[in-house]
Amino acid sequence: MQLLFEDLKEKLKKKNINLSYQRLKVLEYLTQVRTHPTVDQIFTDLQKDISTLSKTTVYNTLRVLVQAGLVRVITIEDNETRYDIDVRDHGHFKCESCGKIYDFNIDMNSLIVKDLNNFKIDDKNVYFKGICPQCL
Amino acid sequence: MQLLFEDLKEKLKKKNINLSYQRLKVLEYLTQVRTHPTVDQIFTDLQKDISTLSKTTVYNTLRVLVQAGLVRVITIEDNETRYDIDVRDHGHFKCESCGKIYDFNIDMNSLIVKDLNNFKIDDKNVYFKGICPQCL
DNA sequence: GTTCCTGCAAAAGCTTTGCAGAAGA
DNA sequence: TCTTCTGCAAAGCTTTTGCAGGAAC
Repeated sequence: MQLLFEDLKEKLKKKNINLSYQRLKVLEYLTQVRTHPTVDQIFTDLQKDISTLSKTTVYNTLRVLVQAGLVRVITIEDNETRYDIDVRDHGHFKCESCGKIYDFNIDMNSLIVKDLNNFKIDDKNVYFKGICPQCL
Repeated sequence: MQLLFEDLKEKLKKKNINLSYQRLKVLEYLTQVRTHPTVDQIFTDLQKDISTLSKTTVYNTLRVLVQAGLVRVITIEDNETRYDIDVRDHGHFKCESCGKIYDFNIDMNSLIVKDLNNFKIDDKNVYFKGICPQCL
């Protein structure tokens, strides 16, 4: 399964979310730039194309996309909120040297523990930190 | 293994960290109140005992304790940084209804995936969200 | 006396809110 | 026309910084 821009547009339509120019641009950006960008990175890059873009709109759009389940929030660091278009189960590793965030595969089902037997689990996040091979 | 206040004091001494009154109070608070409090909760509660306490000191103290490895930061939510005196490997579950954060046991070793073969992993966090049994 | 710690005030940074105008159905 | 979206400005919060006074050794 690939994350295609066209598929995501379809999902928005099904959820009765207007496909405004700004929203589509944010969505397109997230499908192309897979570096788990911050609001500021998204805003700065998109402003090159859309000179009238405001950061408020980026915030609004991301909130809509997150609520629609098309984007997930990454809070690996307490001073930077990042966004990921890939909502499938996977882990995130942040290199504390270069700051880059890597994705890694993980079997979330193997994580289920008896402590949470009667809990309704909606969201699973696995965050690792350390040094990446390039920085070692 | 228990997390005893006296043991933690010893650890601070070994790391040449001054055991000031404020620092000991923050440390003691974290060992007693195991609800993963925010800076504001720590400050508000401790201010009842120490009327001259400033939030800056709470921030300073937490930074010292985190750097010393006695406290871990929990960034399960992007708008609230929480602190946990238990630095052993375990997962955190946040109930999105009542806001309470639960600890759960997890075998971090079973998480190792081949994608991170050449990575130096220093920190592992597992965050789940959903609804707790009491709210269901 | 020297170093480190505390705490007030101010600054900085991120995110949300209010609102008026624009765009779209 | 009516609703929704955008974007500016302001407000709200959390966290950091500068600095002076105080405590500890």
